[in-house]
Amino acid sequence: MKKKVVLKDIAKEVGVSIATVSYVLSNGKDGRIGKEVTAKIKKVAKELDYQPNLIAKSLKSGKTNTIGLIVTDLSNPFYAHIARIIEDEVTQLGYTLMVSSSDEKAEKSWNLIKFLMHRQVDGFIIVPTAESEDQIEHLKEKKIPFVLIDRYFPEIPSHHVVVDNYTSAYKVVENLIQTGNTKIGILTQGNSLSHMKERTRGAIAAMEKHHLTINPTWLKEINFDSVEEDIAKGIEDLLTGDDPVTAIFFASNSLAIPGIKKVNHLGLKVPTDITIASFDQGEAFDLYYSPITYVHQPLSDLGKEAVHILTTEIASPGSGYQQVNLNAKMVVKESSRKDLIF
Amino acid sequence: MKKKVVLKDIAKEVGVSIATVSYVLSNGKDGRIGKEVTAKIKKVAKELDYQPNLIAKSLKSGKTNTIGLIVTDLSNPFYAHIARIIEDEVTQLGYTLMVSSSDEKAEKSWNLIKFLMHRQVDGFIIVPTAESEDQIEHLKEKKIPFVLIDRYFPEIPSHHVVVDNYTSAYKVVENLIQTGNTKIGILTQGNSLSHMKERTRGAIAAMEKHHLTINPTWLKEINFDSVEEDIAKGIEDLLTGDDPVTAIFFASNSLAIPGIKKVNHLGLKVPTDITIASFDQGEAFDLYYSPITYVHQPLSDLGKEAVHILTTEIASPGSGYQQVNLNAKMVVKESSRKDLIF
DNA sequence: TTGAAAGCGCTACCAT
DNA sequence: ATGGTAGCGCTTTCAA
Repeated sequence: MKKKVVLKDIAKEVGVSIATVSYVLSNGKDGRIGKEVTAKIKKVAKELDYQPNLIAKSLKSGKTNTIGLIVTDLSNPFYAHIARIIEDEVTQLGYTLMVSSSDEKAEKSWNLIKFLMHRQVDGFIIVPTAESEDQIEHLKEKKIPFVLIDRYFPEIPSHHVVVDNYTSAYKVVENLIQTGNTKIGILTQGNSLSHMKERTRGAIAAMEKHHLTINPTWLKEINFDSVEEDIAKGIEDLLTGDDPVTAIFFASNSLAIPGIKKVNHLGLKVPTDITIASFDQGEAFDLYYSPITYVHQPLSDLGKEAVHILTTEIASPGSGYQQVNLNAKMVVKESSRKDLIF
Repeated sequence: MKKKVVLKDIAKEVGVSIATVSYVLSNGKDGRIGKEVTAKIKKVAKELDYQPNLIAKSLKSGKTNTIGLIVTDLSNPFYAHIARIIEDEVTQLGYTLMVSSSDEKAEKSWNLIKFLMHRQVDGFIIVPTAESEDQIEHLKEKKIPFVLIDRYFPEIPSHHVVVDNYTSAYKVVENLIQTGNTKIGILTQGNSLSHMKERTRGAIAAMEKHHLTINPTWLKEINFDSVEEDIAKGIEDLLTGDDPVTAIFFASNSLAIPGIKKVNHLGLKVPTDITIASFDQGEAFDLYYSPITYVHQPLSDLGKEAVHILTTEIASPGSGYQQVNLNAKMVVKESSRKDLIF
């Protein structure tokens, strides 16, 4: 196993000092070092196939050019998509991405944050979990640059990039109402988090605006740890209770997919038997026999904004918090068009 | 901005040497250092909220405890899922994952590999792109541990973990035949790669085995850069040509999703008008009105095996190549059951 | 134009 | 039981 080629090897080979080699190889602009020496160093570096050790450079500079991304679950297409966009952005800026999943668990999230801090990442992009306020505060104390996405903590000033959950939910539910529904079930998850609070608030506001009486049993909070069961039970409840609903609003894609599956199993036809709408996009939505009406989040803008804010913060820390609220687009398809039935 | 706490700070505070502090804090087993000193060092470390600098440790040890994962596209649910599994595995082993997407481009892949090598990753897990043989050879030359997944290069001995593409494709197509199809279209992509070669070979073998004449126009290779268009055109061709097919086998999920969309657009009913089967799982498959028959790849085993092989190689290099062939499971649903129609 | 040397934070060998 | 010191690979200041 031949050893790795380092600056010293080149220096020895060329017959100059390590400092000179370093200067030539890293400092783009030639000129300080003689033409011949410069050429020779570059030639030998290539011959020896010199590969710079970025770890050493990082130790010296205190910057690793890596950024940590913490999502709740990389296998969720929604977050995978965001991760991909962020990956492209940071790669273009010369950074490397370290990706991890917190599974909506504060403890996991905390471990990941500590671990990545020890690895000296230059900054974080985080989808915060419930009960992780202290972690965010900790990052602030330590002056580690970070940007929250998807959700944030209103009481903790920080950079964040989210979509206008309230308005989007409002619009979707209003759409449901306008197509003839007066009883609407709402499935949510992780209600202590800002995004869900807003979606719920928006949905309810739409119903109130249209003078609908809201039966509290129409609101179903799904537990992260028992999604399938909770959803199955929740939907059965909604449809067979004393006051059955005619429509269901899924507050996220991870609710909608198993939810629709359940609707299928019950043998219900969409939108005839039940009207459906969801937050988030998903490849399954379009393929469904009755394409699903959904809120399309601008993931590309979200990812790019987050990276932009983060890298700006890294470059010049402490110049005020950027708090971005992106508009989402409602895509109305057949699943919510009860009005189409004749 | 208060400086980061380093060993020296603790040493000064406690009144001992840096070496002692290092020893106490990193070497789990106490005993060599006095009880009191040990206790005091630990106490001060906690008070000062000491965070070890893993970069420095890496420089010293030559190990970074990071592994690089290169997939073709992290936003593809299939690869996202694999990434998630690998993430969990390596995290458990104390490693951090750096994830990147090559977009099936050898050049991108090469840049990523170089970049991650400079970052001194301890090893790679790679979904190799076409024309990237030299990159693999390069890793071998440099003695960087790596494991190929999903595909590999038969002519280059290396660790790899793949599924039995030939047999799986054979079985699915045979299923299509057994349910009454004699003319079957096959959509593939990236045919120079081992996995696609095998799938194509398997599909054709099944047809030959059943004495079907294969019309070469039934084989459509889809270009990575024009998936939508190629698929739309390919499917129209298959269905409206001189010798129209009654079934289509999609050799991957990224072919099936847009393919099924096209079938929908054409207003064709599955499985009445056209019978369908696909490689790879996808959440859309189950939700489809006529659930799709597919080859379920054991992603969990695949990811775990890859990590296991890689970490073993890192720990003790050069002890023979592990080449794993996993069995995939055929899941027969309604989309391929032409026999169900009456 | 070039190089010596210090130092980034940590570990580990060898003394004491 | 403790600590001095060298060194991982690189950059950068200051001198020559």
